[in-house]
Amino acid sequence: MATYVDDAWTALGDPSRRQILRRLAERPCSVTEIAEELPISRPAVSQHLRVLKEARLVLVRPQGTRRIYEVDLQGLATLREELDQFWGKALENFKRLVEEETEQP
Amino acid sequence: MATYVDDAWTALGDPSRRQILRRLAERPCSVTEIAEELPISRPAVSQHLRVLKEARLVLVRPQGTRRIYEVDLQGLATLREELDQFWGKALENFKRLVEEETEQP
DNA sequence: CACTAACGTAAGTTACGCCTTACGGAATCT
DNA sequence: AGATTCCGTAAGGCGTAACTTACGTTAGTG
Repeated sequence: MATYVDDAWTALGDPSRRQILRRLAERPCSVTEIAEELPISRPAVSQHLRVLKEARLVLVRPQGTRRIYEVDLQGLATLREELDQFWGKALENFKRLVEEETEQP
Repeated sequence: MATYVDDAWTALGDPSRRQILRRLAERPCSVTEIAEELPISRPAVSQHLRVLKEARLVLVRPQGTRRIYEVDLQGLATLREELDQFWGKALENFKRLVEEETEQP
């Protein structure tokens, strides 16, 4: 089962996209603003934002001729929940394994 | 500042590595065991495990001629904390922004 | 109505990541 | 000691993701 959360993990695999998302977490801003603070061109940022948008990690809010991007809190929450669940399961299985070993050495 | 957590995000960017990690979360197992359940060769799995190990997401435990891999709970916890902090900051900044807008429309 | 600013997309190049096959080392068994 | 199993690494091929430049579109501005 491939959910859109999977796309989020793939999207966050790129350092530039992580940087962009960290930037947007501070405050929403336009494409040009982001590109000015990164060592890549503006179209490159635009492409990254498209990937992040498809992964439900950012939202767009047109404002005049500019497009203000911001973090998609809902998508981010879903990602966090998935990691939490995974963490819980890993810890649970680890404890179970330890118990089995102490019973049968 | 590039921490080893950054490597974890990069490592989890690959679908095969996410699959391997999910597999190891169920229970620790050897390289061959993992490869048998994946559509890739054993050396490929070995390379993925190396990346996961460098990212502090898995641990190795030599056992005879076999090498048992398991989830690195400590590294995974660190990753979870980072995501939690990021989530908290994003939510905080969002709230702050809403307040500023309600004050000055 | 030009003119500009901001942006998305197309086309093309390039670098890198993933995978394979081949080889060699280490531990176990007979 | 020889054979076998399990594994890591090297070398190379190959697809694709990330970037650039170029162009077209849309919304403000004088």
